[in-house]
Amino acid sequence: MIKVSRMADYAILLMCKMANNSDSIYSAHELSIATLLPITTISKILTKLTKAEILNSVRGVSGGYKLSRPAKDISVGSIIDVIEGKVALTFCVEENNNCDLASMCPSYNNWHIINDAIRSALNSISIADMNNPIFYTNKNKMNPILSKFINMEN
Amino acid sequence: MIKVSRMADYAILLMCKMANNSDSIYSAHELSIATLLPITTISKILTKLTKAEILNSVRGVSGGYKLSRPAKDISVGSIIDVIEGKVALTFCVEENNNCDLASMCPSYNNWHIINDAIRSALNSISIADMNNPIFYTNKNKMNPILSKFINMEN
DNA sequence: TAAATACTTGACCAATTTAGTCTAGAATAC
DNA sequence: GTATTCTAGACTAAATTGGTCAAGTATTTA
Repeated sequence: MIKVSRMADYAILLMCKMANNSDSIYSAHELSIATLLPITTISKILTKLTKAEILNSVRGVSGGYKLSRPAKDISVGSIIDVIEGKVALTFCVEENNNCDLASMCPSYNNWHIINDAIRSALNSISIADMNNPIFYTNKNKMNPILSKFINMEN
Repeated sequence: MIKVSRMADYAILLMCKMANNSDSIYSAHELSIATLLPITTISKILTKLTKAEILNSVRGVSGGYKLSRPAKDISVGSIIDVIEGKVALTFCVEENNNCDLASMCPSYNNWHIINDAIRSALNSISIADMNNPIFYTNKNKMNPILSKFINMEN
């Protein structure tokens, strides 16, 4: 099954939560209460996002985390990249892989195309979009890349 | 990591192999030699594809499998669907799921959009395409849905 | 400066998933 | 009727994943 890991799903949920008020600082404890996720799990996720400079952290009393930049400039794809590595649908498109068959495999380049398309879709959606149901209901405001896909469908 | 299972990857490889000569019949044994995959693993995959009517099977001496329709009419997406179920990036887009939070989740519809885009990308590519490196090197012959993505990237 | 708060790090474990094996059975050709 | 080939399901070993636990570091406040 093609899916994002539960950790990445949590990460996006937490980021959406924090995007609600991007000026305030959220402690792991606070987010744990809001989302019902274990605080240790949350900590791991937020530490990773901090290292990737998507979040800023503040230690000590009344510390916590906050977005390092506006929610509209943080893509769903970038969060997934941080939590579970770059999207790689097949072994042959993983970074630093050395598939012996690449040179004679007729599908090699095609897998790269498909993979890039999916990465592109995920990178085209921001946390601000994810927080906003209008993204869906109002086609005029829909992400232009995705709307092409949707139109092709019908 | 977002990826297809090894089984689905094998399935597509096997289908590509069989698409090379879509009139001839391929036994599991024969395909095992060609791909170096264990015959039992291959059998499981091909049995599933047969049940889904993507392949036809013939029992007995000189039996085997063959494509049930032209390779250009069999999409990569349909093979993945058969082997690992419909693409569902998150729990909330799985079929028959009942996420309690759906009605108040701001991301619910957005996950559906993203998911549909990925399904659409996978459905737009046929086994015939995958067998054909020109798909990549000649932009004029590139799948129209995917080429839009690629152009947006640059 | 002591105590409370909160982030950081890494070792560890239990549950699940996955890939693959093994065994037995059913259909077909010769 | 025997060899070949597909069908089916139970079983197992390995890998992955999610989550726990424990010890440490940084900061604020009284």
